[in-house]
Amino acid sequence: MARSVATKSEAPDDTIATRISRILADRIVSGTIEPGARLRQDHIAAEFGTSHVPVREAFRRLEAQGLAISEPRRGVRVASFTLEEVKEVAEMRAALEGLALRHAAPHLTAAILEAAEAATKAGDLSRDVRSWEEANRRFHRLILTPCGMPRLLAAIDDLHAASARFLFASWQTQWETRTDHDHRAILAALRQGDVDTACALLARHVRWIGQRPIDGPAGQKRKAFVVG
Amino acid sequence: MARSVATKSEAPDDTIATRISRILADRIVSGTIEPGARLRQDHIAAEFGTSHVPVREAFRRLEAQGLAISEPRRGVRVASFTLEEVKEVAEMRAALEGLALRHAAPHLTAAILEAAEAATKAGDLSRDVRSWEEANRRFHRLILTPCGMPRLLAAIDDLHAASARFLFASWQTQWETRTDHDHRAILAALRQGDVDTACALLARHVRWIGQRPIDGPAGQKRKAFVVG
DNA sequence: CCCATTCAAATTATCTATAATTTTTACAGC
DNA sequence: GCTGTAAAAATTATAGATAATTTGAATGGG
Repeated sequence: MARSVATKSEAPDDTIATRISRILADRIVSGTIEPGARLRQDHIAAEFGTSHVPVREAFRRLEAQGLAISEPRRGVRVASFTLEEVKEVAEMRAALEGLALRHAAPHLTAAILEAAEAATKAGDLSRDVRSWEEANRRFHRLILTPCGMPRLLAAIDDLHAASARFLFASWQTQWETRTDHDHRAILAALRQGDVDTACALLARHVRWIGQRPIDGPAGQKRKAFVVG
Repeated sequence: MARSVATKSEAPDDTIATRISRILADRIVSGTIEPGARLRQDHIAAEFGTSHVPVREAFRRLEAQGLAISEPRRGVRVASFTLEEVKEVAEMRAALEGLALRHAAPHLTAAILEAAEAATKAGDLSRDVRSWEEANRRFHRLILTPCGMPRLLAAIDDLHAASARFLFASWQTQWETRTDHDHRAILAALRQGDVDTACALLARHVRWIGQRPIDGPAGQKRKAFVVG
């Protein structure tokens, strides 16, 4: 009743700690802060014009997300990732997104599939990695959210963030087309009500991450990752 | 080199915040603190003889584990769980433990399976819920740890904690025998190298949680949960 | 008698300050 | 010239203090 009619713009859970956590997460995912870099509470606190107490709380969040690693009295560092870990995240995503899709399928509407199709198109049109990643994430979120399992969706979101790190770290244009193709195949299966095929496609699509260090045309085996 | 030979007892990551987090998690899981109960930072700080700063950091951890819920300026409460959430956790466990077992299977040794068998036996012999839960967890951990996927194992651990809440909340002796039977079947499959069957058994075993509100003999449909 | 409003107590979120630990730097010895 | 030790600087972790919000209670009106 006494709640103000128009909530100020978009600050749902407003606390300095969460705000810092989100911004730092974005920087880590986008690669603005390098893996292994130290996160010094005082410096970050100074940058945000706060004390280090909320910064430390933000660190705990990042730690739980797997984006930072805290050693007891030695400080917090940006989590570094090996190919092993990329694969691990991919496997987890495959398992959980498959589960989510299976539960979401009965609740998928034509409108949702349409929106997912639109997200795929947006991915095609995007020229920079960032907007492509956004569109890709939108696609996955659209078809999975209807499962109505908040904990599962939160876990998937964290894994997406981990995946996005690799995406930003090494971008290859070909992924775009590959992902695009996979997305359309998934949508086609869903439209036909073939949930099993859709789940299998989604799982393979996601698992594709990091599975193939790209063998360039001239044997240039660049360390490259793929993110669906 | 300069590392002391015998690390003082067992304090690997020693910080007040993590210690408080662990203790609070234990209380929440065991049901010592009721779902929905408010966690007041000052009171907890006083109890542990600390300031509330580390307490707040512990809260962030609990939040990430899904054991507590924090509303911005209104405090932290113990997360309450509905049957829906029980099922959700069960499904997630089924998916992730299946994945873990698939990757662990190639590295399973006779010794490990022996130890798992022993854990099952220990479960049989335990008279109180607490020690039974401990044995059960040991079983799962033994056969899954060899997968060597730390992030996956951490996720599973958190889900185990969530499951354990329901276990402690409503204990039925019959679960014991059911779980016991499932565990042995899984071990038998693993011994025969039949990974697919083992994974399927494990998934069904885990998914069993919360799936059947027990129809008591006299139609006494007690709200009851099952935890494997 | 019930409901809304106002004031007080409690509680949260943050800041400033202090103690303890670690990393860095400088220096002496080999 | 390199290695190991010791003091200095930086940084982390916690405590104590303050401002702001929320919860609860008491009071007055319908």
